[in-house]
Amino acid sequence: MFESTARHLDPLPSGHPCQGCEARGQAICGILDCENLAVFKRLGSTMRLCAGQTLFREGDPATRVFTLTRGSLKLSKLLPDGRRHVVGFMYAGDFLGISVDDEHAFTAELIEDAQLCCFPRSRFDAFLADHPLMEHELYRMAAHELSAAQQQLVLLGRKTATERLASFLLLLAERADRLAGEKTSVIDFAMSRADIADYLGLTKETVSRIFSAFRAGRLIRLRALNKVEIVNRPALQQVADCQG
Amino acid sequence: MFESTARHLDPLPSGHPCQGCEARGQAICGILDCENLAVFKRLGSTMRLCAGQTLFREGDPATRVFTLTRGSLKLSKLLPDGRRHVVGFMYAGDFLGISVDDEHAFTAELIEDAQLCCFPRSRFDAFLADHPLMEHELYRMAAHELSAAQQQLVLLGRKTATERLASFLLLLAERADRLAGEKTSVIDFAMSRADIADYLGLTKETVSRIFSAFRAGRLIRLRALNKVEIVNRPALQQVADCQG
DNA sequence: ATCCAGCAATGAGCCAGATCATTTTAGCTT
DNA sequence: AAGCTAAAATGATCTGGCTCATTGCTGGAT
Repeated sequence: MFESTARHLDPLPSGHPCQGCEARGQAICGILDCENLAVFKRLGSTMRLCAGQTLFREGDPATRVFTLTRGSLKLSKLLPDGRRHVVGFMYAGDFLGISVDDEHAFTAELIEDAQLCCFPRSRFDAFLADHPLMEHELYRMAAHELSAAQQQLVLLGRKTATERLASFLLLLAERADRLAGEKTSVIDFAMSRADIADYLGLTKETVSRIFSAFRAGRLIRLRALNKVEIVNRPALQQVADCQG
Repeated sequence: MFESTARHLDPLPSGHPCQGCEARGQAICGILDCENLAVFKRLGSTMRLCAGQTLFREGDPATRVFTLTRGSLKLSKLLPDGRRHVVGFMYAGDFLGISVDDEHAFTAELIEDAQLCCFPRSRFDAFLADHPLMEHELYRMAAHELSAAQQQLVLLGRKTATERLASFLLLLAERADRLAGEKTSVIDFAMSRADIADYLGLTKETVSRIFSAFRAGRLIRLRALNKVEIVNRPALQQVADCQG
């Protein structure tokens, strides 16, 4: 039922710069053996940021790439008249820097306190050139994101508001499943209703109303504002898949 | 003003299997020298298909990858209740097979008579493993497509019908520019109003109405049903960029 | 030239989701 | 525990784009 995310991780000797990193299993650097990993890690530095801070803005020169090792952030694009669209969320283990452009195509803002590994782009690219395995992994990741983006195109192009929110909740649930290694029913998230709306092409009012409708229909329960228990997952799945 | 698409192309000796291919300048195989190109080309075969034919369907095992060398096709996804979304169009030089999945995520249907180079996936992957330069090129392409998809997310999530169609026409115009090597004003396309609608998250009626509105506003002229002359490009650009 | 079939254009009415306004709640701080 | 603030929920109304129906084209076959 679940894709195995467990892959072979070279055990790290004590004193290794990546010791204690919980994101390695998910991140691109996870494919490196401990020696190469140490070399890689030393190309860059670690940084911590707080919820609400901006990592970079749309249009900024893209001089660095990042691996998020803790926390989460949102990627958004702004239209000249103020309309905003969230193109994605990132979580621990995600890589930020799949691009051939020298300007950032979106703004990255923290939605939780976070920790990142940060690499000068030039050094990162040079490392890639010497490590085809890593470039391959990056390609896999890009292909995966492209496929996810295409599903999101269908969601935005053809699904109703209700279907969109159901799809979104299930996406979060699947992520939680993957992390837990088993079916879960409680999902915790850091983004606001407005962020969700901007991700789903809706307004925050509509998102609120549909949360309420799902609650009324006993599909979910709100444990807290940002903590949803999925009560009837099959039904939610039916809605998301446009079969309800 | 224009990105140079001209890149160094190793000249081909007569008798080379890729002699006469007009797509090489755009395609991933364009980075190969003539010797490697010949090896590569012999991994696969050439096929011709007619407008309307289906290359593969969503869910089919993805056993082959393709380079489109002539013509154009559309990629679409179908919801269980019949709603359809076109996730993209492909033209000569485009590569079809950026994926790590073993099933096709969408249906590919020809919208013009076309010619393709077609490679068994296993052989293609093996070739990639031996040619990091080609894998790098594929990564670049994936990154580029991802960025295009993200722009499309904004279009579908936040733009009005009018802005969507303006953006679409300009996308076609930019493509025509790139091919011609200069600013052009007449664009030819093979897709129907319904295909455009399914690409932009609209109905064909709305697409028709907006074509008419653009005509009435002297932004475009219809040379034929599928041949548009862009009369006032700056104005169209303003609409597309949400400044009008 | 004329017929025909399928696409495109247009028209009338409707509705899902937006907008604008208000109330409620959760999570703080003191 | 009371008070405060920002977020969320709810309500009332409006509207852009959809739906359904009709008419108009156009390009290929006879």
